[in-house]
Amino acid sequence: MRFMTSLRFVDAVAREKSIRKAAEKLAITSTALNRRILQIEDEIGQPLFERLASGVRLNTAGELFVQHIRAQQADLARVQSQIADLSGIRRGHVRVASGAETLRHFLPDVIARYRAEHNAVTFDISRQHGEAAEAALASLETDLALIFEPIRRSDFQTIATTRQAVYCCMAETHELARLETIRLHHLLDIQAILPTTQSGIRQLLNVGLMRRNINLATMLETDSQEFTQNYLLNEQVVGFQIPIGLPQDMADGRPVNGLVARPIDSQDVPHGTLHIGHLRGRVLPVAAAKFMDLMITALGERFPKDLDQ
Amino acid sequence: MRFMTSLRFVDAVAREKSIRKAAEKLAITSTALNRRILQIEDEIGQPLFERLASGVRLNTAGELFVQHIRAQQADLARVQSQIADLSGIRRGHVRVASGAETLRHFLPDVIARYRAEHNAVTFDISRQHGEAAEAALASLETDLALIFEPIRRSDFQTIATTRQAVYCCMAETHELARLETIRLHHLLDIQAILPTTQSGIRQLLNVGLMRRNINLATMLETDSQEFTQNYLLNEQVVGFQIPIGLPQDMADGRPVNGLVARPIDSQDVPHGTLHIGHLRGRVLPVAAAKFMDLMITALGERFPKDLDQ
DNA sequence: GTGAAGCGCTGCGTTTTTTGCATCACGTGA
DNA sequence: TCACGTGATGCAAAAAACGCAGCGCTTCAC
Repeated sequence: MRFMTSLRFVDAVAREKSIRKAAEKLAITSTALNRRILQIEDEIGQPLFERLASGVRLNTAGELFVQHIRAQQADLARVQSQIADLSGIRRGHVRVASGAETLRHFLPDVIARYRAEHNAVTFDISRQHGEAAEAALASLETDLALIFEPIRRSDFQTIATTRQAVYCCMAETHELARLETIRLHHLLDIQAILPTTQSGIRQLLNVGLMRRNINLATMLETDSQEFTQNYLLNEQVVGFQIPIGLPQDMADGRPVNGLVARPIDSQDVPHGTLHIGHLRGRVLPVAAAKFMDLMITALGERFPKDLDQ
Repeated sequence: MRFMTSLRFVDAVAREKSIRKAAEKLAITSTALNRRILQIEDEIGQPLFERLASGVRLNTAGELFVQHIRAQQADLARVQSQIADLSGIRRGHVRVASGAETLRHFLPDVIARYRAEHNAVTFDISRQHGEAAEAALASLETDLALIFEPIRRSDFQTIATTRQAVYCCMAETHELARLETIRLHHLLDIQAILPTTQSGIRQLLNVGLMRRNINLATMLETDSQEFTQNYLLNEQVVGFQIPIGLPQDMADGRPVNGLVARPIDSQDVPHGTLHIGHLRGRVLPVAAAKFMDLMITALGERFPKDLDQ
């Protein structure tokens, strides 16, 4: 897109905070890039960047302008997607930001299913906890977000939600595995792996733990689901997860690969809400909109009772 | 704005429906313009125009793309306005579409008041009846609209309204001038000048006339307020107007330049609503937003009881 | 205190892109 | 049928963008 070059360049310089560094990334010389920036500043009528000894930084005008550029790029992507769609090509690119919960089973399944029909569509999946995901939506770095508790910004538009209980995961040989439902007092003196504090699961757990004044024997804190799952096989500790992050069988109470999951009583730890949504007021590219539809369908199949649209 | 040139060119061709005509307006040769169009179509990956023997016409993809271009231009204007605003220059351009009612006194007064503070702000005032004004908002050809009855499109966002009774205007020597309030039956066999059918005033009048089955002796139909006002001095006929289209004194019942205005009883002709608003979801340029604020303030001063925000 | 390194900026010759002229092929309407 | 107006194209000139070398400046390490 030739008519976007200058704007892309400004965006790149804003990101790199340096003309020379941005020039390198863009595969041109710093002098050419410098002159493009100067020219645009001239056309705007005032500087967009502050010049520091260490590089450049956006000033207020620049912030406004770069925001415009990003919005423009996002809208162009939408238009291209729509144009491709009406010629039947079904090309496109979808960017999703999500917490770790959905990355293991849900998103891979849904994307595979989507690409089975539209294999010219490509994806960016960025793992980000709720607050960062919302910021990524706002700066148009992503199209869709899946956020498990809580929603902080009013410019997040929820399209569908599903309620999720918090589950304990453990080896099937663990002493708690024989229980159908876990109460928090069962966890007294039990070794546990906790998600990090940004995680929605952790925040729900905190609600219960604070209320009942229970201290877990937290042996480890991690934001890695893979680590947790694998570690549970090695030691008699419990981890925490929500159903969407578990294989269907495991969520149904059956053991999978030596692990089992048991729900925590909702009197102790409240259910949380998984939100699927996008930036309020944004018109999504066709591919992203259709992918969101499919996600909601898949959620409805998996959690028929708990889906709200 | 060099980086907008190609897009402006596409927009121009779309408007002119001819490359050669557009080239003339843009003061370049048709061959240069033609090649820019071809290049953009190449970058998009498919044609935006149908080639006819008589010129070109947007195809579906082109419609989408031109819509994007216009949105982009409008957003750029907004950003420029904001940037100018934060440097204290207060430059800007405001485009208003309005029915004829406000063009005589209200808009001139408000604009004069606005430019007293921000004399670097320029204006485009286009006189358009409601439906056309709403279309102009939607195609981003205008920023603000003042519409007197009715609002047809859901993408019109009303910011403030004021209720307006319909008044009869006439020479102070007219037989009806001695009445304080006009009833429709007074108008039987009275010679009248009516606004055209697109006008909100006309539509309100029709409601009353239909209900009471009264036929006016319509001597003339016009969309020109100036004509009506001037003609009333020459012959014993009545015209119709709403208070915002009258000088304050006249709306208060006092004669001005030999003319008087008398309200029609609201039992006969319902009050109408004057809407001030913009396209839903649009972020207005600073200048336009501030001008709208001032319009609403002015409305509040003039009609303190009837303003809704 | 001093020198090296990194930054944005600028003069100048070169390369790339854009433009304008002349012209073609094609459809339309008198 | 033929003149007219349309968009497209080959080619040379004009214009814009680019890369190189180097300037002035600040920062940071020694």
